[in-house]
Amino acid sequence: MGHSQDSKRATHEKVVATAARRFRERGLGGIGIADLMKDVGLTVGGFYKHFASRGELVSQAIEAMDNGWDALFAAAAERGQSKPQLFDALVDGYLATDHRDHPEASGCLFGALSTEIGRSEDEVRAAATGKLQAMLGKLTAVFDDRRSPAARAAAILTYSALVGAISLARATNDESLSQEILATVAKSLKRLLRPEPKHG
Amino acid sequence: MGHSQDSKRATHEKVVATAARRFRERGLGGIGIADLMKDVGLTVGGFYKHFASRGELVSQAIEAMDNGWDALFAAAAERGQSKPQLFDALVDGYLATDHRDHPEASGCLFGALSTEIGRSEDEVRAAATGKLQAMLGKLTAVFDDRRSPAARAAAILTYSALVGAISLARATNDESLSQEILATVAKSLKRLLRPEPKHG
DNA sequence: ATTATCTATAGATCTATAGATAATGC
DNA sequence: ATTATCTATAGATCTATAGATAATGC
Repeated sequence: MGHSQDSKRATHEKVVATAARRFRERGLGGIGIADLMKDVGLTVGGFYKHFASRGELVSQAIEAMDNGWDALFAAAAERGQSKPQLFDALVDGYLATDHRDHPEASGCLFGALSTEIGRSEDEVRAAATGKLQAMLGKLTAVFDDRRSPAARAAAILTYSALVGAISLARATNDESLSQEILATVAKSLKRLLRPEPKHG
Repeated sequence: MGHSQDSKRATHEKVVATAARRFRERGLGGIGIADLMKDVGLTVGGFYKHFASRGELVSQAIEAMDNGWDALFAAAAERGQSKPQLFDALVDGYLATDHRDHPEASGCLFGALSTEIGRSEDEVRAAATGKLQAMLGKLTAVFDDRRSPAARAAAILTYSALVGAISLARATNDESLSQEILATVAKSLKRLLRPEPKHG
């Protein structure tokens, strides 16, 4: 039994990370506190030394959800990819069958949880707002370094279409319809919204 | 206490209609069977004479959810509206603040429930698939009577963007961001995807 | 002395069923 | 006789807390 400040911090992070996985996999109400602590290798009693309430855990888990875009941005920077190439990578990665089937593994929090977040308490929606603004900011930069209104609009439409498409692709049990949605939205976004290569 | 076949049918429909409202308002797990029956004016014990399980109720409630598009199509036909006008009415109606704030009142089932449906049992996702195909079919006809591949693609992109936009607009607690999403996606869809008026 | 974690449980759910009651419908 | 609805409850959750235990950290 570890009880140090360091081990407490490690426990806290492990609980949040496990919750971030499980919530995306099963929904915000899909795992109870006892089962979650068990997954981490602990028991239920210690939970409230870490969180004032279940809602606080949900908020922190949302803040900890990484949709994998940072990795794509970093890879693009490293490889010297152009904006259009990065845009394609973002769209294709988001609308991949692998992302559809594994929301828990660095899957987008809105694709996995948007409708439940919409009905959650203010604290949770505030955490989601931070993530949403961050994601729109990154995406806006893909369209235009100067972040013009047109770039912002393109980012908002792109992100809405991505979130809607993966949500619908998961909501149907018809595999061919699901694939049609993913492929069609990827192709259409690339045709209509792919940014122009830089001049010079 | 009514016990006739007719009154049973009326009860059944009332339970399904009430569930369709409550599920969109509070989520698929947001109301229990006892509370639902109470809302209808009955008690919990009769529920299982109507449904084999809770899941069966969820499926039937999804089938009963009407997103109000039929009314818009009928109004367009009556008023002799053109395809572009109907498209604008569909987009603006969907992305209206009123729709965002009242999912229970003829609100779109995917905008309200998509991420929860995606984690539901097959029976529920099958019911959702029927609604999705029907909606895509209607929307495709707005782009092209002959239902070309391009029209189908436009319908899928439009619907994905609508569902994503309203889901995100509800997920944030930042009113100005929420309004920005609704207005931006409406404007962008109309600019990029509004169908051409018929020639002749 | 403090506290991170443990075991155990109170109290509030929720789904589903059992058995009683009172109406329908042959 | 059948059955739609009722009251009541079994059994399985789930959140949160109480009190014990064993480690940290002054």
